[in-house]
Amino acid sequence: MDAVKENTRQIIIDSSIKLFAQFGYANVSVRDIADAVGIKPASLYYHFDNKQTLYLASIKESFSLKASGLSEILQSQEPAEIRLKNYIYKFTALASEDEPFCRLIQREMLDGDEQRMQYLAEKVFKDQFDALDLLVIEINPQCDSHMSAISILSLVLYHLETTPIRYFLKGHKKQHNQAEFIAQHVFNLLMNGLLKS
Amino acid sequence: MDAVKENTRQIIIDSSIKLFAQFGYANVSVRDIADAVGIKPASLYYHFDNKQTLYLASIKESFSLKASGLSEILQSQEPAEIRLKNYIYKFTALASEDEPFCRLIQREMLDGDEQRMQYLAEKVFKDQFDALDLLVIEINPQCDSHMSAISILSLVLYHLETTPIRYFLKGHKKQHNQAEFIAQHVFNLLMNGLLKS
DNA sequence: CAAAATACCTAACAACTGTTAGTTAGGTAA
DNA sequence: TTACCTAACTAACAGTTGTTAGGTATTTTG
Repeated sequence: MDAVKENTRQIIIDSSIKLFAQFGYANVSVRDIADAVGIKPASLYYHFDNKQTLYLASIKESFSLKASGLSEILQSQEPAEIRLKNYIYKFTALASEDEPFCRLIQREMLDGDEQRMQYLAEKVFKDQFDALDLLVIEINPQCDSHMSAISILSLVLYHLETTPIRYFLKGHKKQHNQAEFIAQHVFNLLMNGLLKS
Repeated sequence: MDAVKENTRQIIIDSSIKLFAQFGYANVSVRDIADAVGIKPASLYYHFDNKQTLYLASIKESFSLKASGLSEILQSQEPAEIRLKNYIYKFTALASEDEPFCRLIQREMLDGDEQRMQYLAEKVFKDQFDALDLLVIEINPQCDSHMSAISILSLVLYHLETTPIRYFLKGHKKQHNQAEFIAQHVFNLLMNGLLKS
């Protein structure tokens, strides 16, 4: 039955996403994935040509699921600053909910070759980045929108990525790990800089 | 002679830093390192107990070299905002010059266990982070200094880390990869937010 | 019902992994 | 000369890796 085929294939991909995100490509063996799925290693090769192909299918799957609700926010009829605020809150929430996705992106940044970077940029980030770029221009036509857009993303993502180490750094509080708190801080910083709070 | 011993050991560590930073722990074999050094794999075990130990020695070495000139800047007699500006420019320059260092930190963020996070936080980042925290408080006593300090670091590091992908994103220019340009953007954002430029 | 396709299996392969045992050449101290 | 230390070596180990060939139930199709 097709449902069964699709089902197993999907379970393999879902398991792979989690494993690759957690441990990285080289640290996950074909046997690990097979164990997680509950089949034998050789059976994976019925569904995928090889490990590399399975990995690429996994990141494509993981990345294609994103970028859903965010475009609406960026293109709504609200004033620019409200749209930015909504975007930051929503993006922070989405990113904090999907740790495997964030980790996969980090890993791709480190280990992805030029071709994969291009894929990521054009197929995953393009629409969102372009819309964010336009929004930044709307807020301040004078600024370097490319740099500003990167800055916005960096603020959100880095606070999330540094969660495990911030715990050991001065002044850490529990609330610093909450998505809403991070979003609030980032939006305030973008609006006022460091000087007001 | 001691000089010879220290020399080989140092060459091993230097080679390891580059390889581990570039490819990651699991993707670098003991034979790769030996080849890079110009000795046989077994000879590595005269200088280090095992691969893990060599890796730890490499990151300690790489991390201990930093944090030199930065403390002076943070503790100088200049006004707070000037100190922040100087710090951002210097930090951006240092980070952009030492790519292996940046990559090792990224990898540790992803794969380091709690113990290594603690080591990183307390032995590598502590002094700098605390000083930066104090500087932020000086600039604005009202703000959440922990979050703000992370934000400052995130802005600098993320612009550097995203270099390979920003190339494919809208509005990219060559100058966006230059340390001084990044520092200027970050400092301006921190002072004025997005609104002024 | 027979044939074919599906989705799994067992068993094994060659290559590579970290690591160890044992050896050797050269320098140093008694 | 003898004994020891240093810093490298050769050769091999046991385990893991990605992958393949060939077999086997179950389901679908002609």
